[in-house]
Amino acid sequence: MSNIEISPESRGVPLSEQLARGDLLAAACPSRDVLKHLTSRWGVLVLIVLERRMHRFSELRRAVGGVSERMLAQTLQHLEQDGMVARVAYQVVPPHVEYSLTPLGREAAEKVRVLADWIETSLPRIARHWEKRNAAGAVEDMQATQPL
Amino acid sequence: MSNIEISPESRGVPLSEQLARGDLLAAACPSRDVLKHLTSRWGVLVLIVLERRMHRFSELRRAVGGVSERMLAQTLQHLEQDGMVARVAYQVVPPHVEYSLTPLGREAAEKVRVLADWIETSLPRIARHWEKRNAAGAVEDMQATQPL
DNA sequence: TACAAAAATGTAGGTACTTACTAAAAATAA
DNA sequence: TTATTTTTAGTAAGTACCTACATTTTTGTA
Repeated sequence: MSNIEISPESRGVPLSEQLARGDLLAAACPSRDVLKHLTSRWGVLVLIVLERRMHRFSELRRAVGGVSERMLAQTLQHLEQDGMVARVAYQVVPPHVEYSLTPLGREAAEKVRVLADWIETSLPRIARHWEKRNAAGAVEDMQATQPL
Repeated sequence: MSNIEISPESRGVPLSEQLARGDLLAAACPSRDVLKHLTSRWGVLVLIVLERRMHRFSELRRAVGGVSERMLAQTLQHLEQDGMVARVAYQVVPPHVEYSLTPLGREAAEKVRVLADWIETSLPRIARHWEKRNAAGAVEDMQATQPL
């Protein structure tokens, strides 16, 4: 928390109002938690799917390939706590719960989707490097030019 | 790998040339690995720091708060294998290794930095939701309007 | 009288991530 | 001679993540 400045005149002001811009390079900054939630294995995919439209829990589970119920529920809780996802549960049996993005979540999802899109379209270029790894071995390192 | 189409006339063509656009929502797509590397706990921060300029190993370690040597080395290896990071080792004692971004890595870093910047500037808005979590409890769920 | 439905929750167990610590190498400074 | 420097590999140990399975609820259906 050493990255957050708290001025003397901020007494009485809610903690949220005091928070300065986060600094991800500082180990103790709370923004690290947000980054963790947004870039988690399933967080990224959930944001992308929810950006398209509202989903029910099991719809979401089908849309995101390979996610377990446990992890999906946990991921959604994190995103909800960060104000990214809105959860609306209808008190009926069987349960009916709808998940959608908040305005905040929509901003985040856009950034995440840009990255995801880039990965998907760049995959061929990236995959080209995977083969090199095996072919390497000989001239791996450069010769020393000057001993620093 | 069911998301990758291989046409009959692609025999003999290197695997990298055959790779179609990735699909992150498919559980078996190799793009999932790239996403994992780029959005890993330290991968994001390394990309952001390297986007500014080339760094030596220990410079990088100091710049990225909280990373251990082990994890930094591992993260750099992953990014190097994906063609994001260029590693130049001078054969001197003590060792001197320089890490920088490839053109591919620079593209990825830009996307990642946009997300990171958004998180840092949005932290106050996000933090506002963290307090709600405790204050909740009463009217958590909506009343059923229609039983589906 | 079972059984299925939807969304979680709880637990046990395994896997993967992380850290801390040790080791290496050769030249230079003390 | 000993300590220091820089980067990385290796190991053991701890922690966190993740999956699989069982459980819950109540209405409607076979």
